[in-house]
Amino acid sequence: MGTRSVYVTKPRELIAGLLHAEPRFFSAAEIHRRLNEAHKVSLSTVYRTLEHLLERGEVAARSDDAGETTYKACEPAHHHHHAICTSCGRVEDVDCSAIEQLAESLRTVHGFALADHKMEFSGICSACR
Amino acid sequence: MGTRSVYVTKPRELIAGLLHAEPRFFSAAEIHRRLNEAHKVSLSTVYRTLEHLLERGEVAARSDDAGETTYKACEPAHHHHHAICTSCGRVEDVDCSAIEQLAESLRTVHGFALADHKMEFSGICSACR
DNA sequence: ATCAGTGCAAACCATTTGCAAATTA
DNA sequence: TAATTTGCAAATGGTTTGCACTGAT
Repeated sequence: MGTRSVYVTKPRELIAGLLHAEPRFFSAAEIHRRLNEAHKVSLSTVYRTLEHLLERGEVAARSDDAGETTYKACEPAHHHHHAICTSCGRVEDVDCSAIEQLAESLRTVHGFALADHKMEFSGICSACR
Repeated sequence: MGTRSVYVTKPRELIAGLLHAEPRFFSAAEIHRRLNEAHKVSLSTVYRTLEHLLERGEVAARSDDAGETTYKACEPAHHHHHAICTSCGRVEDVDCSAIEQLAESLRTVHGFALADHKMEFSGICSACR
C-alpha cells in the first residue's frame, strides 16, 4: 500500500513538533494555546490536523477525566486496557491479579509509583460467539 | 461516617433499576430514551441522578469511543485499568506481557474472545517522586 | 493551474444550570 | 412545612462543518 501523499504545511509541522516534544497527552485547546504563543494556527486546523495524525496512526487519543479528548505522539500504534463485547455491548467484570506483576514492572522499569490502574477489554463475549 | 440522607424518588428508582438490569454501559441519552418508553423523566434529571449515583459509588463511568460518557451499575467501586503521572502529566509507555495471563483468564473464566485491550495507569512518575 | 489545507464563523451536540413548580420526609 | 428534586428552557463548552481564500505540488 502506497503512502497517501499529503501536503507538508507549517501547521502540521508545528503541531507534530509540539506533540513529539513531550511524551504526554495534550488537549486540542492546549495545543492551540501553546502554538499561538509564537504562531497563528486556528483551533479548527488543530482539530483537523489531530484527526489527520490519528488516521495515520501517528498519535493516540484518550479522553481525560473531564471527558475532553487528549492526544499524544505515538510511533507505532502502541499498547493501550472492563471486558466490553464489541457485538452486544455486554460487560464482563474481570478480576485481574496479574496486575500485581505489572505494578512491579512499573516500579522497576519506570520508577513509577502506581496509585491506581484502569483496564478495559474489548472482544466478543461468550453469548455472542 | 453517616449515610447522607436523600429522597427516594421515582426517577431514581427507575434509573437505578434500569442500570441494575443489564451489566453494561449506558449513555444518559440512552437511559432517557428507554425510560420514556413507559415513563416521563427529563434528560436533566437523568444526568443529575447519574451524577448522584456516581458520587455514591453506585455506578462507574467511562467515555466511549465517540467521547460520550456512559454509565454502568457497579456495587463496590470495582476494578477498571499508559502510566500517567498525576503530578506532572508525564506518560510512560508500559510494555505489558503479563496481559497474556489476563487474556487466558478471560477466555477460561468468561468465555470472552479478547480482541483488544487498553490499559491506563496513574500514579507518580520517577521524575516527580 | 490544480487540489489539499487553512481561517473564520456558524452549526452541533452532549452536558450543565437557573428557577419555579412538584415531591418527599 | 421545610428541604430536596424535577422539568423546562436557556446557557455552556468542546468539536465539527461550510465556504471562500491561501499555499503546496
